[in-house]
Amino acid sequence: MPAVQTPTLRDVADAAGVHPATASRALNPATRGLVNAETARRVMKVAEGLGYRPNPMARGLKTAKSGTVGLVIPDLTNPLFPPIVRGIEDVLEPAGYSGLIVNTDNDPQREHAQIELLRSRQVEGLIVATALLDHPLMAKLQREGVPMVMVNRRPDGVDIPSITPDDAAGIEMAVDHLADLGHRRIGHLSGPATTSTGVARRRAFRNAVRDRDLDVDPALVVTCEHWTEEAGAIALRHLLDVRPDVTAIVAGNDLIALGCYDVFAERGIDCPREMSVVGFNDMPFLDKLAPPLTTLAIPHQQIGAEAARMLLDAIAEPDRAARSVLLPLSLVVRGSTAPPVT
Amino acid sequence: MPAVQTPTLRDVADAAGVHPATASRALNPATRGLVNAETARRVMKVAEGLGYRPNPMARGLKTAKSGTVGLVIPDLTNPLFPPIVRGIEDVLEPAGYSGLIVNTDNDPQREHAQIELLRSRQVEGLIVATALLDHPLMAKLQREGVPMVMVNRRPDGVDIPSITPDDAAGIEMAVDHLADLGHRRIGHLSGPATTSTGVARRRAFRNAVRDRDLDVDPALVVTCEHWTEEAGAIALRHLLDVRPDVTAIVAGNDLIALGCYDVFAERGIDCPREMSVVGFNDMPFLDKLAPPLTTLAIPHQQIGAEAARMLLDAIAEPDRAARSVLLPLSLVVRGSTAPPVT
DNA sequence: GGTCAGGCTGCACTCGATTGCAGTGAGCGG
DNA sequence: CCGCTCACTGCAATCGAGTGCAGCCTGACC
Repeated sequence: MPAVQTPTLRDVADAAGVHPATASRALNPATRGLVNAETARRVMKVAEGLGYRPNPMARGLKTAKSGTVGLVIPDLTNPLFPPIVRGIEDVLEPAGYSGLIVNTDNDPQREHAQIELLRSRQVEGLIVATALLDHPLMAKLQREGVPMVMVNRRPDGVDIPSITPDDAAGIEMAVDHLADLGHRRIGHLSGPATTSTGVARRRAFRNAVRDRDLDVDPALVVTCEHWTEEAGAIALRHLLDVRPDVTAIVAGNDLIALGCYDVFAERGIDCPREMSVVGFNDMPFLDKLAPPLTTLAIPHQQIGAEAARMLLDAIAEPDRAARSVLLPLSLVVRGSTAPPVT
Repeated sequence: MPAVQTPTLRDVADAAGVHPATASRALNPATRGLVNAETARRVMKVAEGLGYRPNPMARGLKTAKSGTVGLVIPDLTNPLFPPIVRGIEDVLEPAGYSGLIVNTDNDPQREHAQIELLRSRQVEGLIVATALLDHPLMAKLQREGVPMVMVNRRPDGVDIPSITPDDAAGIEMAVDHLADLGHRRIGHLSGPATTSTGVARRRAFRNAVRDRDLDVDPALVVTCEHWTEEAGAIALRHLLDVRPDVTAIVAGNDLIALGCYDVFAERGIDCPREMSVVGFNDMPFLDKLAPPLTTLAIPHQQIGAEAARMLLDAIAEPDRAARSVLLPLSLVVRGSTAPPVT
């Protein structure tokens, strides 16, 4: 408990010799026009002098607005999310909002509980970065009119605005790059079939190899159980067993690509001489790997910022149509890709 | 705005046929003894049935408790912090608290503003991970009775509880490891002199080399301007200019060590054959570097969890004496350290 | 049967800010 | 000189929950 009681609106009013109601109006830019300009100035000066800060709870109680939004992410520890969160906060803060972060660990049970927790904290909207493909909870929240924006993953069917990287374009860039280097037998280690990104990237890969007349053997596409190094390693081992002649890999994301590195070490495969790899996400410090990983850079901070802006819009005008945005990404060519040995 | 108005205490009371006051008492475990057990049960059942959630704002308004604590960190994007935050949240959540994260970017101005923002949001306490050595603001908050815990950095002079890794012990482990390998001329690229960690680690390094009768030339210790790769690279270039005979480096943290890798590449130095490096922090994916970085692993999540526990204690009993905790860390030996060429 | 104690419950006010409505006074036109 | 308008300000209720106090009712005891 602070030694000095923080001043209340009543204190300001008393000190300025006006009624609390007048002080309230003077301090709120929206209602300031209702009070005499001179009075308003005086009140504001007094408030400044006393270091007055409106109590957000009292205000929220009356206005039914909390000035907070919920950020639902699988796990903050995943290096993917901090930049997104940062981008979100950077937009939220100047708007007078704060973000409440919860981690779901991709557990639907936990996700449900966490979202309940956020709602009980009266968040005004949700930015959701978890996204299993099938998502009845999202649909329900949507129906209840909770403003929502999804980032990074795109829900199927449900009409929720989302900000996602343009996965298809990214995969095309990766395939183009490898094809240009001369690769013909390119494998894809796709993300879990339960995630929208996993599915979207796999589809994009299939289209890309078809369009470029490369090897379209379905065996070249292996689905990982999870977005992890371990799952990536397992998938690659499987792929190598079936198609040992593959010369390049498009990994579903960077972690899966890292799993490939483990298999390379394990089997004595020389990357990039014998095998090229492209990752997806451009996690930090990939340039320090051996070899530095070629990958697709996603503008994470921009994604977060854009999502926050959209959510604020949705909160302000709940009835506006849902709009979704695809953000362009860029291929960062490093040392893990090279022409195939001929 | 949810289509279905969330039920209020009054709704529960009406549905249960009691006065709101009674309902309030029945729902609050602390006052439940005041109401008839049967009535209490009925009220609770009705509340459950309606899906009643107390409005935290109304409650907070009355009780002057927000159920939130502020997390002040320099930059969430720094891989050091997400695990700490995660550890904090994991403790806070079951206790019914939530964390409000702000990023200061190590800018005192911004830090001040952000802390003001947190206070205006009525946080009940602060977990502070920024820490320039000289910190009048902390002292002021301390005097005002704001419950506070510092993580990772330790304030000088001010009597604030803190949770920090045992930097001195860590540095000793690093120096021991290098000395055991046979190194005699070990350099230290220390963190900024304005940070408590920078200073503590440098002091520990000086003591360690002295105690082990290694080369104590002050020129072997170079201070970096920032905790960054660039600053690390600059410092190493400087060190190599002055003492080209150095065979091992203890870096102030992993980023500084990464800066060393850049210089190695630039000057064609073979690590670890010609030069060993030890980092500090064990950031993610260091094992994927070339060579994998030997470093000191800090139990970040534990630090966060411990800090959160301490803060909750401090909130519950504001008058308890400040207590500080040093957490042990462990040396992770990887490929960046080897015996010197003789 | 009367009295008193004690267990429950309800009343009413409070937290701090917002806001519809009423009232005051000045200024102006008729 | 009267009345009306308009700008401004004050009053009081409100948001939802918590809590001191008073009162009721029941049961026990004399």
